[in-house]
Amino acid sequence: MRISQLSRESTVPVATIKYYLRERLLHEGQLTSATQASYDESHVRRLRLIRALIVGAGLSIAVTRDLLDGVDAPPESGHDLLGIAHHALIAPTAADVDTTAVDALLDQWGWDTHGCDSAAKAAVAGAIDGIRAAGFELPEGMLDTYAGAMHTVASAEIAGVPTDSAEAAVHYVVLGTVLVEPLLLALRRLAQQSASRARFGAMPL
Amino acid sequence: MRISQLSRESTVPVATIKYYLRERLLHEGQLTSATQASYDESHVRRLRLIRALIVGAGLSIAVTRDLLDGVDAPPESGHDLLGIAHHALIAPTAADVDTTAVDALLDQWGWDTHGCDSAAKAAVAGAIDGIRAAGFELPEGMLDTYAGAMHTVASAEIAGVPTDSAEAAVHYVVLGTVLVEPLLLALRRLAQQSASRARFGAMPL
DNA sequence: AGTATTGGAGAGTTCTACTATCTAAGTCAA
DNA sequence: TTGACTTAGATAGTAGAACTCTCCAATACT
Repeated sequence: MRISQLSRESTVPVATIKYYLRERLLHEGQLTSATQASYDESHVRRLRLIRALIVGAGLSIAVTRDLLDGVDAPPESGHDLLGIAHHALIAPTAADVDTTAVDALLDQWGWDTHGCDSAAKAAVAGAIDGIRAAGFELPEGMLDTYAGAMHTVASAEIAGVPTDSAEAAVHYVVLGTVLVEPLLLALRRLAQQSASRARFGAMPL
Repeated sequence: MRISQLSRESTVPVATIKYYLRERLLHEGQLTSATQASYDESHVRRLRLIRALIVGAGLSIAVTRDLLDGVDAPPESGHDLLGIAHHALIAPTAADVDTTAVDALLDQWGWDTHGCDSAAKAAVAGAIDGIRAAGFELPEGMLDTYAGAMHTVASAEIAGVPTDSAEAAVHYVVLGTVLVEPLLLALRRLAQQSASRARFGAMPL
């Protein structure tokens, strides 16, 4: 199919498709002449994925490219699946964040400290710092509640990683990490509303 | 104190403070003359909060203003606390999203369907749609796992709402909702790394 | 008296994610 | 074969967001 039909099938404007081609988010079509290229189903799928990442998950073009590069690249070792997603996603935090407090928390929760890279720990430390800097105090034990809930989530997710093919595993881990984030936050808000009604009664319409 | 010292104490440039004043994120100082105003501790605290919301939680100026307006306003009814945070946070989704599937899920989970506004339901429906549109399939039962974890989180949060003063309650709910989001996501990633190491062994450094 | 700072307003900058225009080279229907 | 339409590829332009800079008259310190 030609670019105009690709645009129709994906509901992405032609100019935007060209932009994604330039930005190397979308692989080029098969050139059939100097001014003609043909695109196929793989381009439609890819465009849907790109839009889900940019519009749905709110990623930038640059982060999206990093992520897609990771999904496309043949995973050499197979065990740094998460690295692909996490390195692209975790904001480049200044490494000067003190993560010893986080290490202590991980110990306390029984998490594998050595299995976690420092950037991820710095992200947690930064999030806690941000909360404190805002003048907000987490209630006693709340951090443990959060950790427990996220442990439950992550365990189920990792348990579900397909092992039949490396491609499937990367696809599952990388996309699952980022695409599910909006869902989790939306579910939390919904659960808050439900719990709030249970405790306080009436709720806004 | 004058604006230059406020800038020093908050590490926010003078020009940016002036910008926040123009955007009504920060309340004005007490004018002592035509070209002099004095700022106090409340301005320092407020600036820290603003930065936490914008830099930490990644909110836009407009959303931050809505949120702060909500925190500042005297809560008239006391029971639509969440509305203040959620209406500002939940992206204005096109109301054409079909939420009947979400209603069914809420029933299944035993959540109070009537205590949840349709925008929040639409956000969940939209998140699920986005995942599906990306060509990603949630493993069997994973949605229930997510719901359960978020129910645990939300219940603990709502249980901790202070009831001594309406101001404290609004502060807790509105800021807790948004400031904790980065923490939850960071914890999930850390938990994924820990669980991944437990299942697959080695991990990236 | 003279240097520095401030409030306030407006203009300018940078970045991101598109969107539009243009040209030469095709394609296709009559 | 003619003429309208489409396309690839390059370049330039746009809109919005979040600052950042410049200016000026009016103080404030020294």
